[in-house]
Amino acid sequence: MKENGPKDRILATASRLFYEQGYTQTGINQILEEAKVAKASLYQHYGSKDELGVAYLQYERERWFKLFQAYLDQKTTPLDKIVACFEYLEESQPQRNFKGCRFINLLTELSDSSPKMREQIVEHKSKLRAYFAQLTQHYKPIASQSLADSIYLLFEGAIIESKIYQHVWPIVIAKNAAKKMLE
Amino acid sequence: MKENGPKDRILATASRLFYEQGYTQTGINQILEEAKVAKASLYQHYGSKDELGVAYLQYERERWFKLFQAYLDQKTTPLDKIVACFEYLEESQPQRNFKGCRFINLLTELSDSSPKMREQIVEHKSKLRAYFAQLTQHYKPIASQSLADSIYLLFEGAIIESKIYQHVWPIVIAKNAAKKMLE
DNA sequence: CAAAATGTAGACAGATTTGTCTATGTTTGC
DNA sequence: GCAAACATAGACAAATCTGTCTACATTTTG
Repeated sequence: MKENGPKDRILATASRLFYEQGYTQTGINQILEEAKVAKASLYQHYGSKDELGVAYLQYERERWFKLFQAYLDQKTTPLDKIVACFEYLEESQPQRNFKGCRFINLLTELSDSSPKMREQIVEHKSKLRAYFAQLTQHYKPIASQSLADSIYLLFEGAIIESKIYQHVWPIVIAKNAAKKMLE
Repeated sequence: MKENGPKDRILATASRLFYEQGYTQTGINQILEEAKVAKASLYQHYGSKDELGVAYLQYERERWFKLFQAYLDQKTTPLDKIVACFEYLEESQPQRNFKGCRFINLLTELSDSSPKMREQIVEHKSKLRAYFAQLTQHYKPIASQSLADSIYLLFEGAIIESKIYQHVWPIVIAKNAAKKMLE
């Protein structure tokens, strides 16, 4: 993200704070201070905190898949790509202090409010699930949907549990379990 | 929980609301109104909202394992017991409107604050992990720790994903994946 | 019975929060 | 070069929130 105008500075700052501190724990005023932007500018570009949340999710969805695919593109074989999904977590989660998945974090924080944000999150995860199906299909064309979903579940479980234990072991376990499933 | 004195009514009401609405989204005053208890009573028995949160977690930890083990006790063979873990989710999650795991929900809400509550949650999950190790060991004495952990990860992933999709399919997928791992 | 403990009801302080509004300054495009 | 659009700074409203405190009622206990 190029930090040009106030609009981008707001999104970049909100994105960082929403992940580090949580959405509800982050106040509008803190975003304004750290982004060095006036309050009117925020409500000019994004109408409310909720809409800023939606913009945040849209931005991060795109960013997430870009980074993820870029990492996978380093690998050539389909099997290596699937394994690399977990290696991506092994690298990224410690860097992020095991804060887990921003999308799941937000979903949990919201409980029932904000259907727009919920929609973004469910769409994102649906897309990830489909991506695992595609990767698995590419490795083994006759593979079942349930095999891909099992790996997807291990992937998601690994993120959550590495957050709980503040450690990579769940990711390593999940990686090896996925490998075995694909044998 | 017997709903006798104010102390118990507070905990019972808080427990329900913390799960349904979330911890931060539930105000002290709402608990007092619904429990029909005066504010002074709450601060008499529990010193603060944070300590009420800790009491809530302690109470629910015990309750969770009791219900879980009672369900598993219906099964006789070790394999049936492991499969029943997932069947328990198939029954409980739809009943709870797919609100997911209260412990993980709270962990995510808290972000970094309240180390006491975090401790309760991590202890609870560690105990669950150990329980899966025990079940797996009982089924196959030479089984590795990583097999048990893999099933644990599927279990945890299933809870989260059934919350995202508001559906049981992740639980069914996880159950079948676990079965296959144990073959 | 009387005293101590416990519970009720709710006002209040103090700190937050989101969102609006006024007033002023700075770019930018025609 | 001037007007329109954009940005700043921050006061303010209105609605939270947790926690304290006063005043009174009820229950328990010696």
